Amino acid sequence: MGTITKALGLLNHFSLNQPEIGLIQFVKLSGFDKATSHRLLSELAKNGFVEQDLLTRKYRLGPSVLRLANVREITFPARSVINPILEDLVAATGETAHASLLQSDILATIAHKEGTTHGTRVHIDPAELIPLHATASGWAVMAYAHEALTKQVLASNLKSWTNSTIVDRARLVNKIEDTRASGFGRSDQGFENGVYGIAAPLFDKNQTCIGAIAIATPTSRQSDRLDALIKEELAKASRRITHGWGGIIPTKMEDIWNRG
Amino acid sequence: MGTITKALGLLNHFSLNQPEIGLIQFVKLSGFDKATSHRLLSELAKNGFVEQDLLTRKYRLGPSVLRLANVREITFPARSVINPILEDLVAATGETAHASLLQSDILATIAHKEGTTHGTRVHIDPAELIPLHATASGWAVMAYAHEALTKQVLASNLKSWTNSTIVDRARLVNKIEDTRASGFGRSDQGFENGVYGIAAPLFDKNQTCIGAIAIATPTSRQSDRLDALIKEELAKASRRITHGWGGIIPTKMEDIWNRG
DNA sequence: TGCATAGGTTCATTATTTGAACCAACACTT
DNA sequence: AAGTGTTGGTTCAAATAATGAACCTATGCA
Repeated sequence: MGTITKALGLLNHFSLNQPEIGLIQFVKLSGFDKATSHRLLSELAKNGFVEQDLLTRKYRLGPSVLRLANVREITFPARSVINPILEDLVAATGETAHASLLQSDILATIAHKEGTTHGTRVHIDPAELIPLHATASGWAVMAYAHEALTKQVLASNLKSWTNSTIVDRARLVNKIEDTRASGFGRSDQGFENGVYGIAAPLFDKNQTCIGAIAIATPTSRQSDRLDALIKEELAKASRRITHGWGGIIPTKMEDIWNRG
Repeated sequence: MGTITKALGLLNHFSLNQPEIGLIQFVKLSGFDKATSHRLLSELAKNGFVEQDLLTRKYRLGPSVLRLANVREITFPARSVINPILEDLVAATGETAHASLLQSDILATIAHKEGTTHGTRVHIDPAELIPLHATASGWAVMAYAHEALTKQVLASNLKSWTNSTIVDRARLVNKIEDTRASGFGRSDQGFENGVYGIAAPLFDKNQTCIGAIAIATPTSRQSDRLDALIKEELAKASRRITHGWGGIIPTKMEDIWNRG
């Protein structure tokens, strides 16, 4: 593993529940030596990717990520396109929605909005990286992205997140084919117990699949009527988002959605 | 220079004018060998900090910065606090406003809004890192941050950006003292010709100065009346921002502002 | 006083990074 | 169709930077 990956990997330990992390905590979380962790953090801090509270000595994400995200948003709008559409999606379905972009062989959540349905609703940690093999979004992406991606995922070791996580490679291939045929990824508690998800792919200007938009619902509310509503809204949202950032939905994709 | 700093330094070459950069361009910009640049970019890409257009092979900022900025914003709101206040600042003054946070010994712009005054107005590239010794924001920060920061800047080599950039260390110390006495940094074309800036410091919960808010105006519009208006609005904005993210304005600071 | 925990540093050993040279693809000239 | 320039990417011995056990310091607490 390269030094850069080690350093950047430390940033993935920050989350909603753990926005500030001390040196020793990093040693435990990462498995790196204390001296190594300290040097990695110091170099990240020098570049503004983390900053240290002068009193508690704990580290948190630094101003560089804000600046770079701002630059990327201005030059390649993604969050600003997605957010209003997520609002509509939540308004139409009452359920939690989230959008994620492909980063190598994993999905990064870049926007989310929790459902309005009172009582139960799915809670999302936007810091969490989403595995491709265990989620509706992942299947949607693998179904429509380049074939090499699926091969890469099949060659990796498939971590089991719940009792329902698909770890068998043949079954996973089937799931992806089902997704390709139906136009939507649909997973039942494969990543988190009590949650089922439906997802649609998002495309860029080269008609390449680069991410997914998804709705997560408590299994208790599962029904064919809700499924139909969600799929309709997701297809609509995927078109709006894809076009919103200058992407193109492949005609094959439109054919499948319109056939349904 | 460590490998991590080399890799992260590549990200600073992205800007509004240059949102996509090819391998050879990176070699020219960074001075690193082609093989080295390629390896650094590959490792950044693996972690989602850059992504590559599959057709043009050019690199751009990746989804990781969006995800991490989102996490930081949710846990430590900064941009969401600053943006509405920047709007008010521009509405009140008609001039371009921007906010920046300290990252080691440089300032990172995290939000900006261009002025509404028709005709001339200052244009800002939010990708640009702002040097402490040459800007109103830098003086405001050095005047109120820990003394070690000023020492560090004085020990570095002071690059000249325009004919008016202060490069003489004694003069710089004077400028910082003036700033501390008046409560505002005020620079005349030290960073960009034809632009003068006024800046006020921002504080965190430990009463530590962590950034600045500034207004940039064309020198052609310079006047005592406009200066007075800008200072009043900046002090107001600094209080709102500082309190907005849970920070505390030191009483010394308030005394200076109220005395003016 | 003694013990535990935390952040941080040092320096010889070890492993990764480096870069000149190389290959391949494409575009434009002659 | 051969020549030239440009770009993206790869290889492997040599050079350099990363590593980690041991150490230091400060704080909290029985």
